[in-house]
Amino acid sequence: MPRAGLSTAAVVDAALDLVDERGLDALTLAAVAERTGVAAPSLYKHVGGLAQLRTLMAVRIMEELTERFTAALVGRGGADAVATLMRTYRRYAIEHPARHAAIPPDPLHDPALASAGARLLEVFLAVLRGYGLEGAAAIHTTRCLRAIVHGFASIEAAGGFGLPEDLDTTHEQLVRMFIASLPRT
Amino acid sequence: MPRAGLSTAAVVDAALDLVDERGLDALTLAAVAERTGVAAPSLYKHVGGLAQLRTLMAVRIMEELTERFTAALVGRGGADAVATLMRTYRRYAIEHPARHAAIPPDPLHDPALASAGARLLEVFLAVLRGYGLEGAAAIHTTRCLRAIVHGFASIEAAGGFGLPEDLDTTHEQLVRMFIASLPRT
DNA sequence: GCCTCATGGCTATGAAGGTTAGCCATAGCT
DNA sequence: AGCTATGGCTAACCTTCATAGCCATGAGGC
Repeated sequence: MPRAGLSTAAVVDAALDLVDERGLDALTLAAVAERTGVAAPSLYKHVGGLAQLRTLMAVRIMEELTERFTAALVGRGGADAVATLMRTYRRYAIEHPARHAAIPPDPLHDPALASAGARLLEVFLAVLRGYGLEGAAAIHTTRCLRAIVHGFASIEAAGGFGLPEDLDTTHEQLVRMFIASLPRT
Repeated sequence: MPRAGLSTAAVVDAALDLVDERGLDALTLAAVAERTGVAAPSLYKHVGGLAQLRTLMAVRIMEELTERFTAALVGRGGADAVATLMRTYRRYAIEHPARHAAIPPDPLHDPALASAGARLLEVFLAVLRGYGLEGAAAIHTTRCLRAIVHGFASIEAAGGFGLPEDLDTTHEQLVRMFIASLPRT
C-alpha cells in the first residue's frame, strides 16, 4: 500500500485541473479522488469536504486573479489602467470559464475568503484612486465596475451572447462607457 | 389511494414556491414531492426529471419578467424607458432572488427556452429602438445593458455588496452611466 | 538497527438524491 | 357496467458526500 504523497495543495491543484477540463459541475470528490489516484474518503485527510475544497479553490482563484491584475497594471494609470483591468478580467474569464464561475459572489461573508477578497477589491479601489475617487464615491464606482465586468464575463463565459456580432466590439463599447462615466482628471 | 390531482403546471408552481422560500439549492425532487403531497417518483408522470423541471421554471420566470417589463414600460420612451427597465429588473431580482438566479445565462441555446428568451430580448431591443438604435449597434448596446443589469442584480441578490454604502445610490449611478452612453436623441 | 506512533492510505457503511421498472387503483368514457 | 388510460405507489439501483474504524507506512528517537 504505497502512499500517494498527497497534500492539501495537490488536492486543490487536481480540482482546478478538473474544472478546467470538465466544467464546474464536474467537481465531485469521486472525480478528484480518481485524478489523484486515491479513494474518495482519503481526500478527507487533506480537505474538510467538498464545501471546503470549493472555498480553497476560490481562494486560489482570487489570488491568481489579483496577481494577474497587478502584473498587468504596473506602470499604468488613469483610463489606461481602467481599460487594462477590464480587459484582463475578461481575458481570464475566457481562458478559465470554470474558474471564473467558481468565484463566490460574496467573498467577504466567509472568513476563509475575506482576505483574498479584500485584496482583490483593493486592486479595483487602487485603480480608481488614481482617478481621484475616494471614500463613498470610490465604493459606488467600484461596485459599478464590478457589476459590469462580472456581468459581461459571466454571460460570455456561459456562452450566453448567442448572436454572431463581434464580442470584442461589445466589450470595447463597455470599456468606453465606463471610462466616460468617470470624473475628468 | 386518492389522487392528488397534480399537473405539470402545479409541479412547477410548487417548485417556484419552494425556491422562493428556501433558495435555489433547495430545489430537489424530494422536496417538491413532499410539498405536492406525492411520492418523488410520481413527479415523473408530470415532469421529465429535475433538468426539465428547471427549464420549465426558467420559462415561467422569463415570461413573468417579460410581463413585468411590458407592464412597467407602457407609455414610456427614451431615457425614462431605459431607467424603468433597469429598475424593474433590479426590483424583480430583489423580490425573487432565487428566481433571478434560476434564469439561464444562455436561453437561446436550449430550444425549450429559446422563444421565451427571444421575447425577453425583444423588450430590451424595443427600448433601445426608441433611441434610434438598430441592427448591430442595437445588439452591442443591448449586450452592454444586459451585462450591467445582470451583473448588478446577481451580486446584489447574492448579498455580494458587503460594504454599508447605500445600494440605491449605486444603482442610480449605473442607470445614469448607461443612459449617458446612449446617442443623443 | 529497532520501536513507536502519528500519518495517510484503505474498506465498509449509511444517508440523500435522481431515476427506472413495474404494479395497481381510480376515474372517465363508452 | 366494464375498459382503459392515467396517475398514483413501492421497490430497487446508482451516484455522491460523509463517517467510522482498520492498518501499513515511514520518520524520529533510542
